Amino acid sequence: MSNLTLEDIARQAGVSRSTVSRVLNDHPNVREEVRRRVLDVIRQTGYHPNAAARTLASQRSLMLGLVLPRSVSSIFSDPYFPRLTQGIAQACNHYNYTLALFLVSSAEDEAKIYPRISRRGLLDGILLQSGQIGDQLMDRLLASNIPLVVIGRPFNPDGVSYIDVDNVNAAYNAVSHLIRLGYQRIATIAGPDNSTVSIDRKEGYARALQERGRKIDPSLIVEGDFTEAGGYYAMQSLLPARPDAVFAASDAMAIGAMRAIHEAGLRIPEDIAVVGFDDLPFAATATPPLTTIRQPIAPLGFKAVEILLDLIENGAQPPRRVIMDTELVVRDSCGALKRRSPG
Amino acid sequence: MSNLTLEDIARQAGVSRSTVSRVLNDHPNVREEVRRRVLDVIRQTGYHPNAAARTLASQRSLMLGLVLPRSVSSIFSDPYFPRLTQGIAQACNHYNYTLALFLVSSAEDEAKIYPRISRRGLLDGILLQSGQIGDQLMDRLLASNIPLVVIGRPFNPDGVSYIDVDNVNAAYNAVSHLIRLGYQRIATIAGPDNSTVSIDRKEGYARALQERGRKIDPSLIVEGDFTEAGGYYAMQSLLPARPDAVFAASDAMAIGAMRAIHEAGLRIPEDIAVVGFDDLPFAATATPPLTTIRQPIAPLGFKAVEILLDLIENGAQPPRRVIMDTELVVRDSCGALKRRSPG
DNA sequence: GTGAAAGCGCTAACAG
DNA sequence: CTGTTAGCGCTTTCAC
Repeated sequence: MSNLTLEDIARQAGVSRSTVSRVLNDHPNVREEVRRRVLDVIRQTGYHPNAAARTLASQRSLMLGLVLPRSVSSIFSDPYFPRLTQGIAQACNHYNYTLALFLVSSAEDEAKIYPRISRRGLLDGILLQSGQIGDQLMDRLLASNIPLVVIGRPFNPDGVSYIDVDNVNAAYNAVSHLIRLGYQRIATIAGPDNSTVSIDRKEGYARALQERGRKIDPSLIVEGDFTEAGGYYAMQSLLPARPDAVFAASDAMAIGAMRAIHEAGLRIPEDIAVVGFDDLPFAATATPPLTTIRQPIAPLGFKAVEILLDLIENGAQPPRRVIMDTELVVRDSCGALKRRSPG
Repeated sequence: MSNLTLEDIARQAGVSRSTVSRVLNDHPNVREEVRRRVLDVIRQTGYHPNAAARTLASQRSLMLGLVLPRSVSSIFSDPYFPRLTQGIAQACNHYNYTLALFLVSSAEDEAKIYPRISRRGLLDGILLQSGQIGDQLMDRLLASNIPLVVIGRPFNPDGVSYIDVDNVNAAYNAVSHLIRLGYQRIATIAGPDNSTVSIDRKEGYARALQERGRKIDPSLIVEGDFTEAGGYYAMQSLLPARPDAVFAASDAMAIGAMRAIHEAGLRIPEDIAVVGFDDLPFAATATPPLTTIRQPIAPLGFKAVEILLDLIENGAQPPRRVIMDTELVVRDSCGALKRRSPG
């Protein structure tokens, strides 16, 4: 591998450093013949410019940071994180940025990470997966003035640019679908109350019921932790209330709920209909196949990068907000394919 | 956020740049009182050294790259990637390195990525997920002399440092377990033949049979693509050969196989026993719970980083090799908990 | 134990 | 269109 510098290339091509730099950065004002000569030398020598030197001189690192806090890195069992990362990585490739990944999996990490990511000369901007209430890191990052895009609605969104899925509407649509199918006692297995995702999905549930003049029955609302096991126990505690349908705030919980329903000797959807949220791969092959909400996770990651680049180029004011639509995927577990009823 | 430089800190602390630098880098030869004074100024001002300048001057970026090629990034449906990444990220945090992530999801990406990662001044070393036959990127990286650790046994391991799970032994143990349980017609759903993982697992299967004096029956060997659907179709094509047990080279394929078995009206494990590979979260809650091989994926990622750091510190020769052990997790699908038979 | 000075390799005015 | 000249902010000899 070469340890060549701009200087070497310049000498070999018989031009000055500046000219080589111009060629490298696609600046105009270089005679075509000279440009070609320089490119030839670069190709022959296998020269690559030094990233650190470039960053230092230009004050741009062409690097973005993705910060995933503990709450997320523990949800490794669901493909949300990989999908999101994939979308983000694709966008980085597309726009010629490098992606730095920060997984905050312990309190110790958290202390170490802030100084690292706030170091100047390392990152041009940061993507932060949030949605947790009382996110200290977000506040510090915001205060540090580094371009920041939060993924997931922050609890306090003042002045922060963020992107999120329309969770309220998604849940609203799922529950409305169940109402249209004629279910009378529609329960929900919500997520933990300390995340905006859970709050929003629960609100969509409530809104759908209220708009149809239904009362919210607290005995039909139970909290899970987004896991299969959580859904299983939540469903068990829900059974005495005799729901005829249940909207789970995640597919994992929906699958757990289905397990509990089957174990209780009940049928899906005849006795209890189930709707999930996420459209994980196994939703389609569950027994019965799960009706659920599909989120555009990778596109969301891609878009997050585009917002961040916009912030970097054009300043952080005003804050940008993007809310992405979801899609209801109807399969067997909601009973739509078996029964009909008045809308 | 501060735009302070070393110079500023030096002035405020009444010392020279060099001294501040020494404090920052924990060098000896600084009077305790001075050190404290400097640290105070740093704390009060919220100063963070500029990463690019540091890298340029010291020729170390304290950054590692993780490259995941297409073949892997498409396997996003299984938690291998997140777990591996988690282990790697933890090690990076632990050793105060930053992790750069490169997802190569298209041929276009591949072309763009090599110049980027081989740029000097960006990465101190690279982790490459491989195991694909004919990995061009690996050869180029190897030739570029940048410290490199390959994750997964490379097809041609000459001169390359790598870390892998002991796939041969793992498969050997799984199949030996089935043999001990008395099964006579043990089939396997192997992975695609272009990866060393598949080759190794298939070899473990064959070795276990041969050591017990059994013949390898080609009609009991079928190839899948590591996905649920692949396992489903593979199992269907296996049924006419009337196996009484099947070893699937991944849990996803095992689940697909179970679906095919159930659809054929057969029972697990009474009619056909099933053993998987991976111990994914859903293995434990499958019906019946899946006997499988658990791999230490996060620890493997962690260890990979340690090897890479060793390479960076002490040179790449001789190549380091680490093979990690796996564990057979016995559940219901193999029948061990129901039937007994002579070992 | 501390400071002065020389770079690390590049970009970006500014001349010409 | 091209070359000259300053830095970017830090580390690291080398003196003292």
